[in-house]
Amino acid sequence: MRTKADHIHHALREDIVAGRREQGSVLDEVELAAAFGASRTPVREALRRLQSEGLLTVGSRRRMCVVDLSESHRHEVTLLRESLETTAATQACARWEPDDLDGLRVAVLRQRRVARDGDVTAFLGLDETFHRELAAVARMPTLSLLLDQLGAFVRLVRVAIPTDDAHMLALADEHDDLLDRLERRDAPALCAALGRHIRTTAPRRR
Amino acid sequence: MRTKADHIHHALREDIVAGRREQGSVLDEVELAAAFGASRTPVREALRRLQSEGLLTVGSRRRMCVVDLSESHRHEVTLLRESLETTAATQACARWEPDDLDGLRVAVLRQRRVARDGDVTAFLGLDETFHRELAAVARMPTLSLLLDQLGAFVRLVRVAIPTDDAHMLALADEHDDLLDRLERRDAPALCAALGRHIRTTAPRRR
DNA sequence: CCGGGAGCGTATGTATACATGTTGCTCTTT
DNA sequence: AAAGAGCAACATGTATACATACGCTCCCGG
Repeated sequence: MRTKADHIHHALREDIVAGRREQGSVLDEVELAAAFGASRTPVREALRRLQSEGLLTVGSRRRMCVVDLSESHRHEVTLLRESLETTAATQACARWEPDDLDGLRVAVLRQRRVARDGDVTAFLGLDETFHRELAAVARMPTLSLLLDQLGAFVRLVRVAIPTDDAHMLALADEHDDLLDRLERRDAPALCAALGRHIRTTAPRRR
Repeated sequence: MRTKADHIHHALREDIVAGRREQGSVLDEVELAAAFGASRTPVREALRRLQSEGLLTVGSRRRMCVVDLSESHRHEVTLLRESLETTAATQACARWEPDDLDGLRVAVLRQRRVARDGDVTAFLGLDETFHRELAAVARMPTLSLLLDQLGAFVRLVRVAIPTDDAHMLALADEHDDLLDRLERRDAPALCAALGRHIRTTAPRRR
C-alpha cells in the first residue's frame, strides 16, 4: 500500500526540485497537514525523510526550511555526480548484457522526439531516465541510491537554467555518443565523454 | 536540545554497525520503545532515519530489518568509498591550509599509541576520524555527508574482520604516507596511495 | 489429501491531545 | 534610555488511543 507519508514525501520533493517551493522558505507542519488533508504525523515523517535526503535544513526554532544551495554547493554537486557516474560507467562497460542497453536506446529515441516538439519538461525527465538506467546497468544498488539523492540536487540546480531547443538536441547527440562508447566497452573513452557531458549541463561558473 | 529520537537513532546505529544487532533481524517498535523508556513515536522516527541511511530495510508486513550485506554489496561499498575519497583527496590537495593538517597529524599520532596498546576499538575509531578529517579538509559538505553514510557500511563490514597488531601499525604507516603526499600537494600520488589503502582494508574477495 | 477462503491476531499507519522548549516582547529597574 | 529578566505564545517533541492492512491459521469443500 501507498501510505500518506509516502504521498506527501513525493509531492513535496517534486515541489522542491521543480522550484515551486522557494529556497530558504519554511515549511509549517500544521499548514502542510491541512493542505494535504492529513494529520501532522505523516507530514512529520515526510519532512524527516526530506531532511535526511538533504533537501530540507533545520532553521531556527527547529523549523524545516527548503535547502538554499550556494554557488560552491552547486559546483560540488557537479563534481560528485561526475565521480559517481564515472564509477557507474566503468562498471557498466564491464558488465552490460544485450538487453541492458534497450532502455538506454529507447530513452535517447524519445529524447529526440520531445526535443523536436520543444517539450523541455519531458526532455529533462528522459535525461534523468538515461542517467538512472546507466547506473542500473552497473548493478550497484547503493550507488544508484546515492545518485538518486544527488539527482534531486541536479534538478534543483537545473530549474534555474533555461534549456533551449538547440541545447536539447546537442545533449541527445551526446547521449548517443555515450551509448556508442558503452557498446564498444571502451571505459576510458566513455568516462572522458561522460565527464565532459556532465560539466556541460552544469551551471557556468561565474 | 538532544531529543529522544536523536538518542535512540544514535544508540541503534552504534548497535548495528558494531554488530550487536544481527543482520537480517527484525526491530519491533513497541519492544524498542519499552527498552528505551519512550513511546513509539520517537522510535519510529529513529527507525525511518536509519532506513533512509540504508541500515534498515523493509521486510514483510512493513517490519524493519537490519540490512544484510551480500558479498557484492561489500565490494560495492569499497568501490564507492574509493571513488568518493579520491575526489575528496584531490580537492583537499588543492585547498588545504596550514591549520587543516593538524587534526590529521594528531589522529595518526594517537593511532600509533593505541596500536601499541592493542586497543582495536580505539584504533578503528581514529581510523574513521582520519578519513573524516581528510574529507573535511576538502570543504565539500555534501561529500562529507555521503561518506558518513558510507562509513556506517564500512564499519559494518569491518566488524567481521579481525584486526591484529601488525595490521594496525601498517595502517598507521599508510596514513602517515598519505599525509606526506597531501603535504606535497601531489594529488595523483595521493589518490593512487589512497586507492591501495582502501582496497587493503577491504574484505578479501573470495 | 490438497486447495482456497474467511476470520482473527498482531504490528504498523494515523489522528489527536498534551508537554516542552525556544523566541521575542514587554515591563521594570537602574 | 538601555539592559535584563520574566512571561506569553506558538511550533515542534512526545504520548496514547484508534484504524487498517497484512499474514497466518483453521475450517470447509472438492
